[in-house]
Amino acid sequence: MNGDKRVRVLTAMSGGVDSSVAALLLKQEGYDNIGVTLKLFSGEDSTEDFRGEKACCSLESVEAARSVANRLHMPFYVFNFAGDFRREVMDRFVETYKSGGTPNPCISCNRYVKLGKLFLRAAEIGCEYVATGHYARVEHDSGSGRRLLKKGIDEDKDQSYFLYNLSQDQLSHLLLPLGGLTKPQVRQLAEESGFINARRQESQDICFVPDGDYAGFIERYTGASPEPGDFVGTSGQVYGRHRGIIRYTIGQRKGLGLSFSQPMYVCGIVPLKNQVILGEDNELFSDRLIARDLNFIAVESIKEPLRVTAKIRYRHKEQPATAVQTGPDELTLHFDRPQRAITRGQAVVMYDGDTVIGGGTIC
RNA sequence: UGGGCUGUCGCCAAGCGGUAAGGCAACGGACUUUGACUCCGUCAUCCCGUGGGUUCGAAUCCCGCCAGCCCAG
Repeated sequence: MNGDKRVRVLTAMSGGVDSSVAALLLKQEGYDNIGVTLKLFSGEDSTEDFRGEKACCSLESVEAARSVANRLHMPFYVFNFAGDFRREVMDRFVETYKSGGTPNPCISCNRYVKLGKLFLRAAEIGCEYVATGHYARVEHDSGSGRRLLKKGIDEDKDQSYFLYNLSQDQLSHLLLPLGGLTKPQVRQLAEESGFINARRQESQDICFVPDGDYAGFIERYTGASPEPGDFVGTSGQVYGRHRGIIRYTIGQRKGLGLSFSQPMYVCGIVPLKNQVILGEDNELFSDRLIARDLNFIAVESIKEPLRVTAKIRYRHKEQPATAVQTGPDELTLHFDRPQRAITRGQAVVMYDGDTVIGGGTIC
């Protein structure tokens, strides 16, 4: 084949099953496929124990990715994005927690680093496309002329939620080879290809906090211990002391260290008073939220109230709602039914069926 | 130190003579490219404040003691 004429694509390979199969499929389609693993953080930035294979850029993961690339006869590189990751993901993560919110670092990572930064780098080395192993699809809508982001065929693995920040330009240079496949199919392809990671377990936890102790991470990262404060009831009564605002999120039940006759949940976090408000489950429901830092994909903007379905966190069934633009970069979402634990800092993503309309950060 | 009440797993709490419910918390697991939620499992095998007694048999009945609370003072 004439390598010079083939379309060149840069595939982000984490070392996991999904991105490995994504690379395989593109290779089979005849692309000039280059593999890259992003080094997102160094050992000292993460929890001390860094040998866990769960970490997305542990040494083991890099070697897994390299192994697959070699097997596919692809050039393979490691890009060091640690600086960007620290600034765009870790710093935001810490700041959001300190201000009483609950961040979604995977959203930031996709937006600023895994895709944002990677698109720039891809262009620099002559790649027309960037590819990832996300379970989502990109389509061109001839009617509106817009690029659409759609859910993956495998409803159970759909990851479009994490990608709502993509721009039209980025979408036109993005390949998502797994969008039309199911996870079992992907695993089987990996098996058939003899990939060493075919049976690797699903990634989980925050990649830079492999042990799950994110509060401990924040302490080490900032060098400061969180200030204890009061647990307060919804009527103002003091229930006890909490171990620092960063350890709690709306809707949380476990880890309060207090016992009541009924299960109690975090209903609010007041950073100014350093208080954590506790209440019962039925006090967690609200039918309305405000989102800012918006990005729209299927539409240019929302001019009229728009009927949508929306999910306020990953892994939750989207709910019918009406979206109204209430500011230059602000929209209000009215849900048909009250939703549980709408949480500041999390992302809300709106859909029209399988199509992502857009999303924003919950305030 | 007159009277009354109470003492069961870290917390709350069933049990009222037949050989220790349940909830909360905690811990473990499942689920999961975020945090949560949810689900499943474990959690008083000599001692049910303590020492005696009655009974075939008591946390459950009786007596003493200890501790706490309340009302009297």
